[in-house]
Amino acid sequence: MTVTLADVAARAQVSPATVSRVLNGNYPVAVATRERVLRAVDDLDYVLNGPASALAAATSDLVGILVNDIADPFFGIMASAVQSEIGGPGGRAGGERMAVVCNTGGSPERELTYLTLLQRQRAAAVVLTGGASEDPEHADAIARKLRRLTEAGTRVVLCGRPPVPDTGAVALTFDNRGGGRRLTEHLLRLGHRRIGYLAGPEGRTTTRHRLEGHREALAAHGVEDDPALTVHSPYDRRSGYDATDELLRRAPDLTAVLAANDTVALGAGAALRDKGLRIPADVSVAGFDDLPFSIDASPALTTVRLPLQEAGARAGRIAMGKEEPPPGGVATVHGELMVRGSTGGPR
Amino acid sequence: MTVTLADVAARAQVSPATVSRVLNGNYPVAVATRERVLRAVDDLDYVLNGPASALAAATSDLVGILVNDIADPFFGIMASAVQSEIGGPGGRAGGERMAVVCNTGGSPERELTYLTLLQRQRAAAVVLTGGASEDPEHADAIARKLRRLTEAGTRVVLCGRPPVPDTGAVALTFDNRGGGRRLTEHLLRLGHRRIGYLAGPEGRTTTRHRLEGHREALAAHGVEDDPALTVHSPYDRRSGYDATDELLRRAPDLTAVLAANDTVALGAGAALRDKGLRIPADVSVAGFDDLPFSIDASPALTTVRLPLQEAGARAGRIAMGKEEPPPGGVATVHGELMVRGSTGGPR
DNA sequence: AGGCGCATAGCAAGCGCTTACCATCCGCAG
DNA sequence: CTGCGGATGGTAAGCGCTTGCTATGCGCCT
Repeated sequence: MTVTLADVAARAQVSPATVSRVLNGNYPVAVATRERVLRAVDDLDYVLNGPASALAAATSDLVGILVNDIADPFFGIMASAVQSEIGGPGGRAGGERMAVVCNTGGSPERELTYLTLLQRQRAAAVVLTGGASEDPEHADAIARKLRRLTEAGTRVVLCGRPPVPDTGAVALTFDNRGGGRRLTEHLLRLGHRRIGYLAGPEGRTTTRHRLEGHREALAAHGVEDDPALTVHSPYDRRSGYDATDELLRRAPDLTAVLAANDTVALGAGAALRDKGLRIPADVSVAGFDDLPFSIDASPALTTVRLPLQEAGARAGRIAMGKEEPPPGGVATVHGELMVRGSTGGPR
Repeated sequence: MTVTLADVAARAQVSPATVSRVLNGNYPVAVATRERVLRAVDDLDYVLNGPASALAAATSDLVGILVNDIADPFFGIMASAVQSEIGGPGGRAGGERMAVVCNTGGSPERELTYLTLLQRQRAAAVVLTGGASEDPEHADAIARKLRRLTEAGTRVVLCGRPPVPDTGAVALTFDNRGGGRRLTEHLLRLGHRRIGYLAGPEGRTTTRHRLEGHREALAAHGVEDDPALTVHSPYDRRSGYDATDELLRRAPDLTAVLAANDTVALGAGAALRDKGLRIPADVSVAGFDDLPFSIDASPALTTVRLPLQEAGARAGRIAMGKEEPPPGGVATVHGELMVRGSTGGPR
């Protein structure tokens, strides 16, 4: 039924060992023999049996990339960058490394399950992107799992997520707090005092850090932090729209809306416009991440640019062992404030 | 070093066979025994060896999803939908199905390599999303590969891509031609006669079909199809921007710009604005796909909405054998014209 | 001419798991 | 009290490939 190494060997009149060797190219094989084997492979349409090979060799060339939401360009951009460094098919000729992205949907259970699956496959490396859940139980489970992975020789890199101590995982953390602070400072400097904040889902590191940055800035400027001005909602456009309605209901006097992410900011902008409010004349709006579409919003979105591409690429290189991990296994990636048309002085 | 089935068996005082059976749960095992085994698994932190298991069982639960550009929400949305139907971790309790997305970058070679990799892993199913290359040689190679996959029992589903006859692959095709036609008709009805067309990269089915629809509409209305009005460029914002500059240089008298995709349309909009042209007062702009951000553009983008989510979900269900393939193995998915603020009558 | 060493190729022992088939053990019918 | 069938558990034969070690053949040195 299916063609095996032995079949190829028979047709090429050599031993299975020889076929294996020409296929892996890590052992001298005479040119004539090699060609005979290659021809046989071709004639028979032979395809290596991955599991058998991985079992015998006790290694695999799988690299897993975990993302919270694959439909969100924030993750797509990082995943793409990681993957471009993995090489993947097309990288080096023989480098049959396979980078696979796994969509956790932000669920810690799924994250854990995917890690186990990757562990089962004896993955060569795993890159976890984006913020993490803060549920202590899950955080613990994840930490344990990461430790086991690194112990088994799997390289683990966190990209855009806080370090997890004592796991051997390398972390490229985003300076979410600093970005949040700078964004709020920008609005404060423009004269805003009543700033609505769309904070993202609760219980996630990204949400908390950006919010903390926001509050730091408020405190530093002696502005009261009215709890009514903060609304939590998922990281998508629709939720941003709804949350903005809520915000407007609670505090009709706000002069600015800060969103924890560009997608949410877009939803906020739509909600404001639908209420007849002009941006930034009536209300300023700002986001976070600087996704590609943000510059095309109306008006262009003020936001914090995160070098997703660069960070992802670096994570990929570290995962491949092509680059030294940062000293201490932790590096912080900073964002840059991009002031554009969506923010201005309060009315 | 690593814990194996045998270790667990020893600790639970049963045979390896029994352990395997409780793990796979497809054979009666006394409750007491099962619990003893599970405890041992837990105590030892045992993780099944995927390759070994796949080899012995001669099956795998891998499902591959091929996308052209993972950073593009067009693909992200489909991939996410496919994956939600696969179940993935978290689907059913025991359903350790792993959906992996593979980023081909639009390169036929990579596409082929990923298919081979998936074939190596004896994937349970493969979903190919988005348009395909039209290079006859590659098309042939892909067709051959798909045939071999289906012959080996791998379910193959094409989502948003034309059918490939005689391969056993099920196709959910997008009506790109019809969408292109309706979009152009919309502009023609508004009175436009000089319509620039940003066509996407050459040699791809999506590009060609949308362009053909555009030309059909022009022909049907007796409007001359000036070659200078069509520019090819990659499917990204930057390219859309540049191509629009080129278009404006070639035909300063155009009154509308039609883009083969929303992302490109956004770039076009930016280019027009930077030239001081107002949308739609001076130039109308339209896109294709209706990605989530399109409604937030300035002004909101007229476009053709493709039910990416629904199509992806259906593809996933078919791939899982949860839904009957359409009769003949081919179904056409239609788009819906969404008229919004970015199009209006010519100046 | 004899021997040595290198370049190749083959042998065979697993890698860790699944599963067909067989062995037990027990309860209960006869 | 014997025998039989169902419920469990064990035995062992692979699954297809990799790789350490061994065997072979040949050119060339002394």
